[in-house]
Amino acid sequence: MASHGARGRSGGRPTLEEVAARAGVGRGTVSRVINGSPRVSDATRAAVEAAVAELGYVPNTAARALAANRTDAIALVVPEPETRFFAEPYFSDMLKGVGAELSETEMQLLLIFAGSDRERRRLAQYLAAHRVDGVLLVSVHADDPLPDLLSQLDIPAVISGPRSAGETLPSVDSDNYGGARQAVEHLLSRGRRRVAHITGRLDVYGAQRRIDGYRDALSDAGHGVDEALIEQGDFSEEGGSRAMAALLERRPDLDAVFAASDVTAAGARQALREAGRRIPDDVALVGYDDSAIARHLDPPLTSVRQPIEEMGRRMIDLLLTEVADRRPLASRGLDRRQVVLATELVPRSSS
Amino acid sequence: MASHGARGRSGGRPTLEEVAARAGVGRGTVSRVINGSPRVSDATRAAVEAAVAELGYVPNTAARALAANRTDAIALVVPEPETRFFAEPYFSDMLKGVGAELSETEMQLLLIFAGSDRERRRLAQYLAAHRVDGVLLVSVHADDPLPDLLSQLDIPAVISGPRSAGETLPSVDSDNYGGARQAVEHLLSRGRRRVAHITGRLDVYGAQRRIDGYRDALSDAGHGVDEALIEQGDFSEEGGSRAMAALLERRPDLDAVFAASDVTAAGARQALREAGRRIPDDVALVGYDDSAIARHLDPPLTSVRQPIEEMGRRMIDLLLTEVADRRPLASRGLDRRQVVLATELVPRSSS
DNA sequence: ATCACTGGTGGGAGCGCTCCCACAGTACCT
DNA sequence: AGGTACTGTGGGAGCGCTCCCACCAGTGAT
Repeated sequence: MASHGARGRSGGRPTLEEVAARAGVGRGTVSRVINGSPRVSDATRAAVEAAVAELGYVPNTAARALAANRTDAIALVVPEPETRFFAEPYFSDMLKGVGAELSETEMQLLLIFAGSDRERRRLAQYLAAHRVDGVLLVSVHADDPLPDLLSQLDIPAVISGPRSAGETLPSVDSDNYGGARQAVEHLLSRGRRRVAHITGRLDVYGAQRRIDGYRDALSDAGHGVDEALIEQGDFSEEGGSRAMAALLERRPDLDAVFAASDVTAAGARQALREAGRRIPDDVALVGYDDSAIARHLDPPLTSVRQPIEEMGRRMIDLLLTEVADRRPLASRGLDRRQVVLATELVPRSSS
Repeated sequence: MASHGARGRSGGRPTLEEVAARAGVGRGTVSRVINGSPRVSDATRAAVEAAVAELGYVPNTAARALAANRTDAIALVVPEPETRFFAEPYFSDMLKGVGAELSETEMQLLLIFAGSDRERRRLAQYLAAHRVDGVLLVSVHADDPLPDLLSQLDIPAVISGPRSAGETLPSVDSDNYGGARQAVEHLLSRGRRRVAHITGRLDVYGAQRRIDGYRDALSDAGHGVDEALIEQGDFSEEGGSRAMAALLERRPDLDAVFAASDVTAAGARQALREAGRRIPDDVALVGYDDSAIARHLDPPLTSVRQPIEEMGRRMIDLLLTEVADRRPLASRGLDRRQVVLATELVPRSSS
């Protein structure tokens, strides 16, 4: 191609100015073509595009960022150690959705881990420098200072899972309430009557909603809610087995358990085994997340699937809208800033 | 702190100019302090640092990138689909080393997947825009056009694993030759005499080196090399079991197998089982990589560990040297541009 | 005393864009 | 004919830095 010869002539990479000269137009016009402005005649556009191709012109991102005060990059912030990121399919699925949606755009995705204090300080510095146009926040705990920092810096952010019913940040979540209902209704439909619940960490809003769903599913089916059948867990395996042991002690006649996560269910399974209960014969078990662990458990675990990839997609949609809204002369975007996606029960042999 | 008030006064974020005014010095001096130049008196430095702290000044990366023609970012390019990235511990270990080493610097790490054609085209565009100062290339095949593209664009790059003995790019590799020797010598020391080898993909240089190590270990121990004990694999599980089947057919009396990867070994194990051979009683098995699969295989697999995290570290070292070398008035860095790290045999019950 | 230097400093020029104002041209009204 | 309202276009100004040259003291050699 001509690109190399032409590029060589001027020394470095071709600039807007050079493209303009070659196309016989002004700098502003080239800029308009590059940025897809409609206010350019077809003939001019064609001439500019030809010049761009001939010179192998690629816009200088730094110059653009400086002049336009934007970076065309967004960050996916994972406030966890990398280990968890690689261990849990949640993150890779999310990343897949995010990447897919983002590849439609010119935006660049940055993956940032902020598990340690040190990494968090680095991140704060990074955000203060406004090196990204927006932030995707996954797996945020109720007391995390990150969201506040972001709004202080006026950086658009979208959160996966609201921190409370009054969440101010845009968020994308799955229907924790509905998912819990599905799980419990499923167990009831299989003839189970004493359905226990091992909760997640109570400072996670989604865990609260799952409890609500559990309660309402029982009430609406005409069963009372036995508080002694609810035991607190923390999403971990140990928490699950500890909670299960407590439940068995209190209500040895329980015949089903809805655990707030698959990992919790794995812990519960362990405790049930040790107590000599068979799954599902004596006790039916349902988890949440439909992660790899659900499929590989023995017996395979019935679980509530969240559409994580889709959640990633929607988060990007929301974030891009937020980002666009802060740009000059943007029309206000959609007002549905809290998205909730449906869950799906995946029945397996544990129930 | 005073930072917010001060920042609010001028409207946006403070600039170099404002810091200079506040400290009662010139713009150049502030720049020197920010960039750690030694040619600043202690008193001035202190004054500037105070002003920076008071105003909460954070340099504008875009302006810096534009003026200095650098980005302070490097990319880790993974020419594989994301799925493999998450599935293989190789990548997460590498990422850990890279991240650790990079956190000592101001450099930003970008993770870029280039598994599909589409992603590759996007990457090419990205590199053409010189959006990174350097590139880390992992898992590159012999015929990959990426290295050439990079040298064409004059972007520093470091490769993990040379493509041939005459590799021109700086590279960091583990001692494939030595690792293979360790494996074979281990098997010989356990009294095995008919040691087979299932190779990796022959277009991967490291696989070639492992074959060399296998041959030399046998020769040096005074055993001949029986070509019929070498069978080509491709690093995959299917390849492993196919190769194993072929070997068993040809040399039913073999008593040990050195496989070019753990995954290959898993395939070989399957074929051995199906042929009714016990591991390690009838046939000893050694893999390569010491990945998670090695620990979880039944029986646990003896394997050759590569110091992957360390490799990540060293790749960053090399790359940063390369990057620094292209900057004005840099002293030429080290000339050891091909690093080879030692491997370690991890004995388990499969041998 | 004059003449190099040398460590320390100020500030102009310029990096390559975007934004926006000015203006030419055409079209359609009064 | 003059106004008004567009569409399309050129180019100045300016984004916030780095680079580098000019300059100013002090210091020691001549």
